[in-house]
Formats: sequence, C-alpha cells, structure tokens
Amino acid sequence: MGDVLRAQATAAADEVGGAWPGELDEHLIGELLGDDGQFVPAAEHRDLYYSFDAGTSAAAATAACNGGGSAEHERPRPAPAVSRALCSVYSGPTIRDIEKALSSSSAASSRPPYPSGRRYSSLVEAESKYTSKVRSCGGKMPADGYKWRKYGQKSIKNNPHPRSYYKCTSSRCSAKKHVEKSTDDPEMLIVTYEGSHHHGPQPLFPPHIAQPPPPTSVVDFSAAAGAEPSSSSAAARKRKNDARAAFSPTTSEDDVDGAGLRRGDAEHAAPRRVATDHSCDDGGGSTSASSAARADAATALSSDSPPTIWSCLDWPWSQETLFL
DNA sequence: CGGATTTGACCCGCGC
DNA sequence: GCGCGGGTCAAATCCG
Repeated sequence: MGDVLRAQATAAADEVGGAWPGELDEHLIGELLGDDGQFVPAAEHRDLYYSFDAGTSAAAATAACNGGGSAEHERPRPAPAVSRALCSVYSGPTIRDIEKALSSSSAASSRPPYPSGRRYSSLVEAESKYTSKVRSCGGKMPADGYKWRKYGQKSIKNNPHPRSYYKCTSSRCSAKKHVEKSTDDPEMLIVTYEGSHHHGPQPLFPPHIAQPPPPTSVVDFSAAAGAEPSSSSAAARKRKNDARAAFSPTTSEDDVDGAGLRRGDAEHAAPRRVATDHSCDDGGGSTSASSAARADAATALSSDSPPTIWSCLDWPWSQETLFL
C-alpha cells in the first residue's frame, strides 16, 4: 500500500510545492511513510492531502471520467485525456480512505495487522479491510495500479450480481479485494480491499508506455512506488517489469457480473478503438480501457502538456468509502 | 507452453 | 447439530 501512498503523497506534495519530485516530496514522503512502509498519518500535512473538499463524490468521479465537467472544488482540473487515463488506471484507496481506516482501526487497537483469511476476518476485519464505492467508467472498473489475479467468483445473497475475488499477484503480498456491483446502482462498484501490499512498485506510467515527463516533473517510479532503496540493477529491472505488469491487461475487473468477455474477446474485439475514441464507455473491457489510458497518458505526456501535469491529477476521484 | 480466468466443490463461521 | 452463506481452492479451459 505504501507504494500507492507514496505516489499519492508525492502528487499531493507536488500540488503544493509545484516541483516533482522535489525535496519537499521526499521530506513529506518520509513523514508519511513509516519505517516499515506503513502509512503514518501526519496531521500537520493533512491540509496537503485534502486541499479539495470532501466531496470527492461519485458524481465528480463520473465528471472526471467524462473528461472534466462539474468541478466541485477549485483545484485545477486534469487535462481531459489524463483524467480519463488515470480514471482507468487508479481506483485504489485514497489517502483519506486510508487515514479514515487507520483512525477507525486505532479505536480497536491491538489486533493482528493483516488478516489473511476468513479465519481471522471476524476478529480483525476492521483492521485493514475497507470498502470503497467506485463509479465505474462505462461499467468498467479501472485498474488501481496493482496487478490482481481473480481466484473466485461467488453469487451473493440479495445481490443479483456475483462477487469477484482477487488476490494481488505478488507472491508475498497478502492483499486481496473483492468487487461487486451495487444493488442500488449497477454503475457503482463496491470494492472491498483487505490486507496490504507488502511489495514494491507497480507505477502508473511505466517507461514503455509514455515518455517521462520533462525534468521538472519527472516521475520517479522507483521512489513513487515506495520501494526500498534501489540496491541493484536487477531490482530496478524487476520494478520496471512489475510496472509493466501493473499495466498489463491481466485482470477483468470489469467482469464483475461474470457476463463479460473472455480476455481475448475483450482485447481483440476493439483493441485500439478506444485509443482514438476518447470515451470511458468503450465497451471493450478493462483491457481496452487500459489501452485507452496508456494511449491518452502517452499522448498527454509526450505532447504539449504542462510539465506540472502530475500536480493536477485528481486521483483517485471516484471513491466513496464505507469503512467496516 | 506459461499464465490468467472460470467455475464447481469444498471448507468454515455463524445463526437458529 | 444442521443448514446457510461467504470465502477459497484447484482442475479445466482459454489465450497469446
């Protein structure tokens, strides 16, 4: 989880400092992340995280997905292409989500940290389990920067939509999530995260996808991902490969209802259409959404986008979190 | 052929 | 103790 947090914290710092990554970033990240990589809320920086109001609503998320629109806060809106791209890339917990989770769990302290199964869940589920409502883009659930493997699907009582179960593909990572459609609003995906990511980077924009931003806004994937200090080129290569994997269309998070296309179907039905059709509602599955994200991001980053483009990333913008 | 997904079976906790 | 429901496993299947 630390990697996402680090990236978000860096983005937040960038929002304030205007430089990426800068000394402020490193300082802030250092404070945000504890020695063990766990998120440590820093009250003095709270305003940095939440310079926008609490209304990171699903409606705003949809607006972001659709390329801007009704901005409920004064923050500069992302470029439409980048907005859509990131919408398709990240849907994980927000800083606010995590802080809420930690604050709520702090009340119920002295519980084992990472529930790894239902044998523990009844005891510790409030510790590192939280639910987010994510408004899907055209029925697709955007990737959240991690690589997940679906390991089960179960029909749930009182919900016509089956629940899909995912594990993080990292071998030593116990993070899990399950995704189901809301009974009230099928456009809303209820994503329940459980456990934490213990591994390194799966950054949003690996080098093979997009040119790195200008020097003033270089995205340091190794740092942004919260990895331990780079100790070898092999580790660096692995991180890059992980980054690639994070972008690979290996999950079918959009296929929450089990009625989606198989990978090949989704990928080949219109694999490049959405790259030019700047629509969230591409109907091509997460694969195509990711392709669109990559294409848009590459376009945004390699074109005349401002160097501080990352500072106005309004991500994650489609979260309503309900902590259990 | 390796990796990811699907899906039925199985396990376990909980309520009655 | 039993049944129900949720979560996980693992073989089968699919795809690049």
